[in-house]
Amino acid sequence: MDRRVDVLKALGDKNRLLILDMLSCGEMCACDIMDGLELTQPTISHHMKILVKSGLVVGKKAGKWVNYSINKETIKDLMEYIDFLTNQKENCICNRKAKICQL
Amino acid sequence: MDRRVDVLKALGDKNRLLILDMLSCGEMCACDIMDGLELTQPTISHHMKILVKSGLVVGKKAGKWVNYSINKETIKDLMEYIDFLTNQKENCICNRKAKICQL
DNA sequence: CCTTTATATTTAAATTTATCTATCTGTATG
DNA sequence: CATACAGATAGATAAATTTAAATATAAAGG
Repeated sequence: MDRRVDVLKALGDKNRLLILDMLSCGEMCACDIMDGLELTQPTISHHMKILVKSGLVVGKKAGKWVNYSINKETIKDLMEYIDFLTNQKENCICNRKAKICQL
Repeated sequence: MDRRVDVLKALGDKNRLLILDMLSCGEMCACDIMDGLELTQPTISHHMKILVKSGLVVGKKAGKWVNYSINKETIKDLMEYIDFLTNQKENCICNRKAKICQL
């Protein structure tokens, strides 16, 4: 479950959503992203780290550059999780004696 | 767009995900939620406020109680937004001269 | 090699967030 | 009315987050 919290935390920031929006066009280096947003380079670097760590973005190093792209797998997994979480299910936490998370 | 940031911020907390998990069973009062989580009443109240404000949860007052339930509309909207955001689109931010968000 | 360019790390400040204790409001009931 | 219970609010504090300035690393290119 903590993995999903990290993904959702990563998505809970306007600038990171803008970065994902840019990356939806395709692979892009950090410098391209910097041109599109009014943030300093270290700030971009910080946000990229969070996005990569969450699994939402993949960074491939190519010489001097790092090419970032969206990891669709993580998006798909997140969607399924939200769907699962918010719909009725067999082993719902409220139906269990021990209210310990098993998600 | 800010509305969606609020929703995603609301989802970026383990305890709030647990609350949503509980609410997936159906309508529930804050006291029920308190029984399932190891948090004090004011903390639950705080989380419910964030969930309601984001639109993820609806609170209906019924006498002494408030019955909370998941707002599926918001979930659906969020899913569509994430899908839109992370897939290629016509008016992508990186294709525009003015890199100003229109989401 | 020395310089430039792309990116990362470190440090520090400002802001926000999660949580608690204490207190308050509102509703029902004896 | 007095009491009990559900929930909200206020205030405090500790922890996390966002951001930037300064600095470091690392890869090309001359």
